[in-house]
Amino acid sequence: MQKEKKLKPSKELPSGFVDRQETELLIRDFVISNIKEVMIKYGFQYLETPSFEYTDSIGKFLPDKERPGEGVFSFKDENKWISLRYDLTAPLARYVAKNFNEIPKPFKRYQLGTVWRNEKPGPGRYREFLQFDADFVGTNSLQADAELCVLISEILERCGLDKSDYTVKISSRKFTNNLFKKLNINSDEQKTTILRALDKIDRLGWNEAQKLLGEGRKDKSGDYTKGANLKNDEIKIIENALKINEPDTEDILEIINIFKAYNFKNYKFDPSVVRGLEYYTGPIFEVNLNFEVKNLKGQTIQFGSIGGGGRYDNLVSNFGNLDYPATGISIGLDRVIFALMQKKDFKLKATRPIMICVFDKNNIKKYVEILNKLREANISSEIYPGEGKIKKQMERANKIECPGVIFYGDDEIKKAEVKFRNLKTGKETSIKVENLTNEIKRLI
RNA sequence: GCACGAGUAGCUCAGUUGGUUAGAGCAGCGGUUUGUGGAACCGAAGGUCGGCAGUUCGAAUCUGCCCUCGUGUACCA
Repeated sequence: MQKEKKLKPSKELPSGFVDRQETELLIRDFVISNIKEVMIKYGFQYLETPSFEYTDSIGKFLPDKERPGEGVFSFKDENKWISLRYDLTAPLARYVAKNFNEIPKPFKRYQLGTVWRNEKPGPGRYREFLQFDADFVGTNSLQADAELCVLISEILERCGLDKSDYTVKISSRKFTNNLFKKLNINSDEQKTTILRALDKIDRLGWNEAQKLLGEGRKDKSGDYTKGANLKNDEIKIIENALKINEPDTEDILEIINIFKAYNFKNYKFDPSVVRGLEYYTGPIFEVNLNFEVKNLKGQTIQFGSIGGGGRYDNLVSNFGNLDYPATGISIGLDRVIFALMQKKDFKLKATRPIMICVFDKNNIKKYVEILNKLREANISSEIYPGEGKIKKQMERANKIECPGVIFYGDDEIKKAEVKFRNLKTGKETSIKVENLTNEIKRLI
């Protein structure tokens, strides 16, 4: 008889997906609670939309392909393609269009949620991650744009970052549009290539980035990227345009003016900020960290921005509601958390239970009596989930860092008292059952 | 997608120019201690050496292809 091959299920995770452990989750909870407090303070409504949307509602993906929309997770549901959302902005536009008559105008909402992207994972970049979005819908006022920058700063600082740790960069589509006019560039393809090159100045430096404006660039791995084929004098014009310290577009000037009213200073005008080419129409923002971020192996990695946004005046009108302007900002919470864990020594400790040792499983009733007293007093507690040697039980309690254990064996039961051992100090105290909770609270 | 690097026990890694039954530390399990953790000691267990094919008398080691992970780069709503 043939030996059957054991087909063990894989214990590996799909590429780009990760388990998240308690230390990270505690920081996440902390960040989220800060976000909620700030958003309430700034007067935003809380919204949640589903993970799935009809594919054509959240993107321009064509359903005639085998699998629509490279980059998103999609499947066919009763002959209609649906996709896991890849951001929170597209669902917002859909929500606004759908509930157009009911929502207050302008509409301010914030949303926290997981988003999915079917693309190659990178450092600090997964295929499933948590995003936070705050948007103003239905207003042209640049006060909204300005306030988004102010609010994001307040959130980051509440989470423990200093002003020197991050910068909010601002720019405007209008700046690059003016530049294109000046250079007499009309080809969309060329515009896109130029914008992408500008976007890389930060990371590559001007010398490398300008190769992308010209013929092209070979990176250190040997990969070649075609450039925008601008002439040297045209590149020079761009170089000079980028050098200006003072913004020359009205929208940015106005935003900066509003910043002054808010006494907000931690911004920088940076015309090389580009962001999403598809839909931003006016001012754009990007939040960057000013410190190095390392991966688990201790290597410094290209971390990129932790968030950004801008004005997208066409998104809602795509659904047929005409002329509905919007502006928003989003941050990648996992990235913020990853960076925060390196920057700050968080003292967020998980709560661990007091553990009642099991001497004899026939005494379960006795143990539960003690357990109930503790739990009624809202003291985290448990009965050792199993049976076996006390040594084993102690080892586990030690490993999960219980504050203490309770011994309630035959001797103690007879005397109507428990023996409490503080696991940090090793000190043991006998406590009358009737004084149990007060004494325990005192001893931990 | 392209490039470079890496895959050996649950984890971190060693493994000489190809040579018998592939090692260590930690973790886990059992014991020294049948009611007391963190330490020590003893013992047993744990591996298709990422996969497939090839070269060879012989492959963890050499070659090819594939997979996965990491980093860079491209794309990024």
